[in-house]
Amino acid sequence: MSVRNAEIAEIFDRMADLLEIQGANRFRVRAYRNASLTASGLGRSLADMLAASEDLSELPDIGKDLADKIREIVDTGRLAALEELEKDVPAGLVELTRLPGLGPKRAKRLHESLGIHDLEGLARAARKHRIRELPGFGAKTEQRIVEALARHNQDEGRHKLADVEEIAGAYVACLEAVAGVNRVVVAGSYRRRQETVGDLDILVTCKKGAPVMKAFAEYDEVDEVSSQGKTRSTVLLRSGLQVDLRVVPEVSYGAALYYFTGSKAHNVAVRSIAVKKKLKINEYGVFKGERRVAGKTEDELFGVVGLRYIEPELRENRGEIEAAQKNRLPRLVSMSDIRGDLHAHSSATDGHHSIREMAEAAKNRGYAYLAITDHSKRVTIAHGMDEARFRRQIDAIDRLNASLRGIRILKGVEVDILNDGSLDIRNSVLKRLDLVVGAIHSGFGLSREKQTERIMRAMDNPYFNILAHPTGRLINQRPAYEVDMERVMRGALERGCFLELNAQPDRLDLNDVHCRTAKDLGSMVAISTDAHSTNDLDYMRFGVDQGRRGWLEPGDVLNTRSWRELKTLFARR
DNA sequence: GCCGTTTTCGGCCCGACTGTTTTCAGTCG
Repeated sequence: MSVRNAEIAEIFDRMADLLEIQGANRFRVRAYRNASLTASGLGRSLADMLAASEDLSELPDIGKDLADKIREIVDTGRLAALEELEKDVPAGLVELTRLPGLGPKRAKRLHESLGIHDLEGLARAARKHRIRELPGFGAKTEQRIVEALARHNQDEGRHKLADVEEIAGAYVACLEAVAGVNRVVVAGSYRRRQETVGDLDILVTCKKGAPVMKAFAEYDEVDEVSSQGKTRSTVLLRSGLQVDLRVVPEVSYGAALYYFTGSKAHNVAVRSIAVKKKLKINEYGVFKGERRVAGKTEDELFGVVGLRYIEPELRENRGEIEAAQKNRLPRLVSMSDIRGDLHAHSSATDGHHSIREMAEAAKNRGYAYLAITDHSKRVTIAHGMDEARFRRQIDAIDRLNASLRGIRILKGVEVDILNDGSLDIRNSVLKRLDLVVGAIHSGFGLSREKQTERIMRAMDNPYFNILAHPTGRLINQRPAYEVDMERVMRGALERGCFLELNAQPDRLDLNDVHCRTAKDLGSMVAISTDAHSTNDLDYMRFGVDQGRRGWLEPGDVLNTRSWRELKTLFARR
């Protein structure tokens, strides 16, 4: 049973949490956090790297000590240092620091002065008004803790990007209508197009901040104003989403946009490059002593620290800064590169529109082809089709293609991968299709080994082309099933198969790190919408965004190719 | 705990807001 990177990342994060409460050197705490990010953002399995005798201390932010600790975790599944720390610091204190307004220092003081070691104890102490008596605390702090505790239970966590888009659009429109406002732009993880957004960061440029602040706090959807200052305010919306507003003068636009786009790890790394050049970067600009040397645009800012412009989707401190220094940044795929969609459904199974309607919609989006990949019989709930129905659909699409201009319908299937790895439709029918998309819709609970084998067996079928939504996860709803993704990718590469990046906003499966791994291995990815209606075809941009986060270039994406090229790629030898 | 085109030791990003304070610590992003 090999330890996954995510588990190692979690252990390091936990080390950081506990060390912070203990009052350890903050740079030591940061070292653990950075190492956690390295582990979770790494495309390859640390356990595999160790098995191959690779030197982990060559990885960024991993030195000798942490390399040894990774080895310990991989060998034993535990970390003695963490267990020692857990003896000193009650686990519940970490929960306390998750409450807004409570950090490590206050959690520690609550523990030492009042013996509080979890949320329940905190609630009891607050009810008895014992918190306000502590030095550094007061009645207001106590009240905020009570409110935070009440809210904590209904905390929804991170919000899906597509959901946040609707909220953001309306809020931005409201702020744009305020007199004197120049620009309103959403920064943060939203601009980096992360699959989920924790809170929304809105940046405004204007001369006078007060009217914007007022409009921001009085917006219809605001449930509570958490803080309000001259240049910065925070509110909580009824939807549970926190929104931060920052107002800066126009001359600081680029620096502020850069700063509030993050990520934090990226910003910190670039700032330290600036420090070495005797420059200071803050949200108002880049400064040499008192003199502003850049800041009106992001381009300017990157220029003075000696970097090429880095696209927001790449700003995660996962090698983009080194690439920018060496002028080796990828030319990221964009919507204009996309020439078709390789996974869509029609009303023949669980789609809402006819094949012709879907084809017309694809043509309207400028595509050259659209694959109709309806479900196979196993998926009864979606009216999956048997061999006879597929034969009839193949003939129907041939006739449609003869009458349509400017769009080609590809004959496909989303065939179920059965538990033993066989496919739900006979080869005699698969061979007549333009492409075969295979997917897992059941048997999510198999062991990692069995699930991986199952997919490998499926890909052994000579007609298999693309593995749809390869991990089966649904964001905020269902975790990925256990599978050795690196092995699946290598297996696909050896067999001439491909993996899908499913663009549905609640799937986005492959994730960004998987895409990066696929690219590094030399495996092309299909960005597909899995559309069940004509409107769903517009999900493509979410897939493209995710692919960009995974460093994908047009050459890495299957559906930037013409059908003629794809035909060659799909004909496995 | 990491890291090195100043360095193997001594650095490690920067500012706004709040509440409890009489000048600042804690928290957050």
